[in-house]
Amino acid sequence: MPAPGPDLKRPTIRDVAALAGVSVGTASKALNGQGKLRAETRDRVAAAARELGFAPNVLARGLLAGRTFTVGVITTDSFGRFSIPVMLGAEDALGAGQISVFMCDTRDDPERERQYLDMLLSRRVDGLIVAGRRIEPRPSIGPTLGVPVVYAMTQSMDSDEPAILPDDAGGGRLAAEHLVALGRRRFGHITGPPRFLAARMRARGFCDAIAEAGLPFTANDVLYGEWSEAWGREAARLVMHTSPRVDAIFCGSDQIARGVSDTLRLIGCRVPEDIALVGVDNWSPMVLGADPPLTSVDMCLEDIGRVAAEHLLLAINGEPGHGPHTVPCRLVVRASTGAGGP
Amino acid sequence: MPAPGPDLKRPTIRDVAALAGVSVGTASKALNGQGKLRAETRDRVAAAARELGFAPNVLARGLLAGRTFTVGVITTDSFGRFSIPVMLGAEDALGAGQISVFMCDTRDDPERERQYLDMLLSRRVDGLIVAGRRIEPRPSIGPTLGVPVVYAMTQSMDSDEPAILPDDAGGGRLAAEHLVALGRRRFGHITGPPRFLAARMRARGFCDAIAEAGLPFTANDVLYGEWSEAWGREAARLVMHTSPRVDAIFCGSDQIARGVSDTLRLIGCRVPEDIALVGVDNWSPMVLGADPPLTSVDMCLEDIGRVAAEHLLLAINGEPGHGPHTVPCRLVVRASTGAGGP
DNA sequence: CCTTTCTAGGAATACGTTTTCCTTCGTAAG
DNA sequence: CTTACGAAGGAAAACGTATTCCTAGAAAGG
Repeated sequence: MPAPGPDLKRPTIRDVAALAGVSVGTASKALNGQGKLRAETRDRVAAAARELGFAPNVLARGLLAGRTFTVGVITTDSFGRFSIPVMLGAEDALGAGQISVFMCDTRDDPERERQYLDMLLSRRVDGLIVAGRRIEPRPSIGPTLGVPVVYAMTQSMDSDEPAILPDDAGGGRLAAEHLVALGRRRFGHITGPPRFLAARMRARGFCDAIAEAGLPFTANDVLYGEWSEAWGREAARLVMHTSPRVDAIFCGSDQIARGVSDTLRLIGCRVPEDIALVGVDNWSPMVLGADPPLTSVDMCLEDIGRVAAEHLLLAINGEPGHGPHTVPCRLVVRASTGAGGP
Repeated sequence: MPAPGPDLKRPTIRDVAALAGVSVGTASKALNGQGKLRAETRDRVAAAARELGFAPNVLARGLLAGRTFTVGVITTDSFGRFSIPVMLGAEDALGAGQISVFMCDTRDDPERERQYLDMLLSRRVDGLIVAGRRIEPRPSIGPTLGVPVVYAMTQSMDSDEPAILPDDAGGGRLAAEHLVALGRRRFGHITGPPRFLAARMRARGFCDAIAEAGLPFTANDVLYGEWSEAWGREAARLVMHTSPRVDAIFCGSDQIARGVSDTLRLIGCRVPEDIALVGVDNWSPMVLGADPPLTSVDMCLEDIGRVAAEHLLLAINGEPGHGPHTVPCRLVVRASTGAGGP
């Protein structure tokens, strides 16, 4: 067996205490501002710690405190487009509280999920965030784990567990209100498969807002398909064929919008002059790469992560949350709904 | 199924030992397959552990072993398109060795980097992976940290530290050889800014391979610009204007290729019949969303992460690596260079 | 001068494991 | 019947820190 490297032993509080000429207990108190010590002693210990480059061993501290100041984030999304911003937001909110994050990617495999869960529990994480790429309820990760759990971008079938979700209906509403305000009157909505709750919610919000404005567009007019550019291209032809006078299209994703935009240009339809286009996701490479750049509904995934982390911190401190909680979306306006129009 | 139930305290090995009627030392040996014990005793302890849902406290174990079985991954890429696959690969290779990963995103801020570094060191990680989004040498994260470090998708200015890098020149070569084999003879290369080492390396590999095939294309013919679709659109017009007989274009990224593809279609140029198109990154939403789907050079970022992790494991076991090490690319052929041609 | 009251700091304990050393017991060899 | 030996398992130390309790000495009060 190979020897364990150039063993640069990190200094312990024992070394600090020895250098400062005090006991370990005293050194600990000095470094943590506890107990009754002379200022001179405190300074001496601090100087010794600095000289040795001492950093307390978080394991030892955690062992004693019964807390590890770590949380686990379990995602089914392969660190994909949805869970990444969520994680970023969560890490942000947790890092500020000196909490570190174990990130685990289950790749949608329940066996891997169980394995990671065991691992996190034996590492004694203080809490757990379960992130997903779909908002549909999923089987609970474990009803009585002994640590608080918050779901983000997904929810537990056991509806009592706290979950932070995007406001998909609100996003659809936002798009509709924007288009109505621009003076558009004849709408289309091209979106993903109807089995996706998010697709149905966005459609509902969109329809409701248009109905409230007294304009015509019903749930029957929604075109459900795939979350792909190809579907966007195909559906655009469909729309232009069946309702040639349409002047605004709301797409369920930026990718679909991208496909729609492509087809519109090919058939000589101008964006935004003839048709205003709104996507969902505000996914930079898509919205900025498109020509013209796309107006898009931003789900504020980072906020979802941040809010989830805040709820988790509360739960860790003994104030558990309950049930689902939505985070509002935000509309980012770009040239695809810019000046100009009928 | 381990169900700790309502008793909030997780069971310790002490509880297991008591239930099995043995001492803690014996329980430990039984669970770890150490020492000399009767098979009956081993079974009894195992049964007790199962009944209580016991999972050993990794902190306590680590404290004793002087290892934490954790590593830190520090990225400057905001968990972006480049570092994600790298992390995924690293997590994969490390998870198999029962090692968990602390992921940290510095957002390119040296101050945050220092902070995360301190955090990781006080958590006593066994090693460190530093990931980036550019392969250019960066300042060393710390020459004498006391823990092994491996750079992935970036390298240290102190050239002795181990770094795992993509073979950008090889990627360019791969594209050239593919196009030459298809019978193409007049080439274009549209890529990102020349200050990017990756852009220069890919261009060099591309030029070299074409020269070796006895065909005309020199470093002077390379069009440097931005990593954007807009640049792709612009450059395509440029190429078609200055060298209208070109029959193959290699793009430095899928986004650029996407822009090129758009323009070619608009000016009535068919892909791949008139012009074969190759991108770099093999980034799904881009290559699959394009029409036709793009042939692309895959940098195998997951492999880079995996190899980095393997090197790190070796270093942790006392066999440190040295200097840079490249991982080969892979060409994924799709319709944009498919059947058909001049 | 003797007792009480602070004060500064030391000693010990606990956290949950693993590992090393030691004890006990049964059995076989002399 | 002793002695030696192997098997099975117990007791204790160790990891690094925070905390609780305790003590030595000094200051203060009588």
